[in-house]
Amino acid sequence: MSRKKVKLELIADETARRTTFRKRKKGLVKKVSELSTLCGVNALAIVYGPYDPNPDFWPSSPSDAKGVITRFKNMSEMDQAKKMMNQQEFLRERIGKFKDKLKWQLRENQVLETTKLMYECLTGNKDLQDLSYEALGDLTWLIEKRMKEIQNRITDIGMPISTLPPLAQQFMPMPKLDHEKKNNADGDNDGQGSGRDKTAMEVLLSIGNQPSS
Amino acid sequence: MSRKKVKLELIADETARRTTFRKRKKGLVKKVSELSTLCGVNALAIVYGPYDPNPDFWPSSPSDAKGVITRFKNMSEMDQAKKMMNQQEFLRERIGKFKDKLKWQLRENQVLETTKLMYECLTGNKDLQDLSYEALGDLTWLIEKRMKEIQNRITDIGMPISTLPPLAQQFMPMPKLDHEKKNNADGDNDGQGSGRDKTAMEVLLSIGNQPSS
DNA sequence: TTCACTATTTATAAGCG
DNA sequence: TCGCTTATAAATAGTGA
Repeated sequence: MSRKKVKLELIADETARRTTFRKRKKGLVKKVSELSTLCGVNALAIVYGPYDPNPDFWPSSPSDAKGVITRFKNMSEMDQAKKMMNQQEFLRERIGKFKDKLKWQLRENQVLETTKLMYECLTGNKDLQDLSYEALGDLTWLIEKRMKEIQNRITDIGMPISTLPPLAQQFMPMPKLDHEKKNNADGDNDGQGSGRDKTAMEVLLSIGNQPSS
Repeated sequence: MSRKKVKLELIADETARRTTFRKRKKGLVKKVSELSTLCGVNALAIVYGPYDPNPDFWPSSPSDAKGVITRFKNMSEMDQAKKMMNQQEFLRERIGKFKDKLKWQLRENQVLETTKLMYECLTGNKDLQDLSYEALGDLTWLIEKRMKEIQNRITDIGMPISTLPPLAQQFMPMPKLDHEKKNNADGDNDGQGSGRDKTAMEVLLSIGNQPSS
């Protein structure tokens, strides 16, 4: 994008690729922060990778984080709005098709996942050095608990959130879901997985905006 | 950023804010796609919000998605590498502080969350129209299952992944975790949550790059 | 609201140290 | 590998249809 127009394809030269990655990563984070500020949206950006040993974060300042966290804690109040939209979608679905419903549910799910991500990253990243030792301990515990939950989901056992300590529960205001259940079918198999390169998720950006006025 | 330099603050005018959001959202998704292509990174971008009824996605084409998915399916092979790094981190932690450990665990957790997000969004969004009716049914079932899992995590009951149908399990290659457990303290309470504006996560970007050559 | 159209501001590919 | 600098490509604020 400067002396040359750059073709949209994998950059062959390893070094150049790394450099580009570093530069663009930075640019992306900046964009996220701007979008968040300008449009008053909840935003979170985490960018880490094997390329760059040190992750880039946003918000990168406690003051930036404050607004995001504050808004975030009020998320539960948003449930009604979500429900309403949910029902609207359900009506539309009557006219439409499966597709619409799936999309909506995915979106709902993504909202939840993002909720978790945000809380995890914000609590874990930013104010870490500002927390008291007790809080830090709780955080550690919380995080490990969450890890175990995931592990358990894998190995078969559920981990009740109610077992979390007070602070942890406060940090985990997981919005409730409530849409109707529907049916389904059974197992088809597409088997599309050979082995080429080992891959890791290295960059993660998460942005959320608020309904605004 | 054109006729005027734009101050980095919340855009007062609601309409202008929406417009800016829409434009910048688009730009952000484009940046993500470019980063993915140029640097050969796994990338996922989901941008949705109350502003814009319809989410923006990337990859937006099955061909784009293919590479990402393929790479993604090999993630389990990455576990060893992750473990190694994990241990490295653990060594550093001996010298360092709690902080480092928490960061690492958060990162691990983020990788997992991203895994799920990716699979959910990719499967749910792109090839939706290309799936057979059976597969579509499975997808529906899978998604609802996942929703229930989350619900259950909230209400106290765990949802075993092993109960998922074949296709679902294949789509859920949740990498295993394994880091040491640690201790900690109990409940402090910071109580910082009043109610101002109702907020929702509306945009979500997720990018992952591969170790590369 | 949503495009389309610039005038400008930004982001960056290449070079250089 | 980084950090800068510079020329050029891209993104986008303001505006009008």
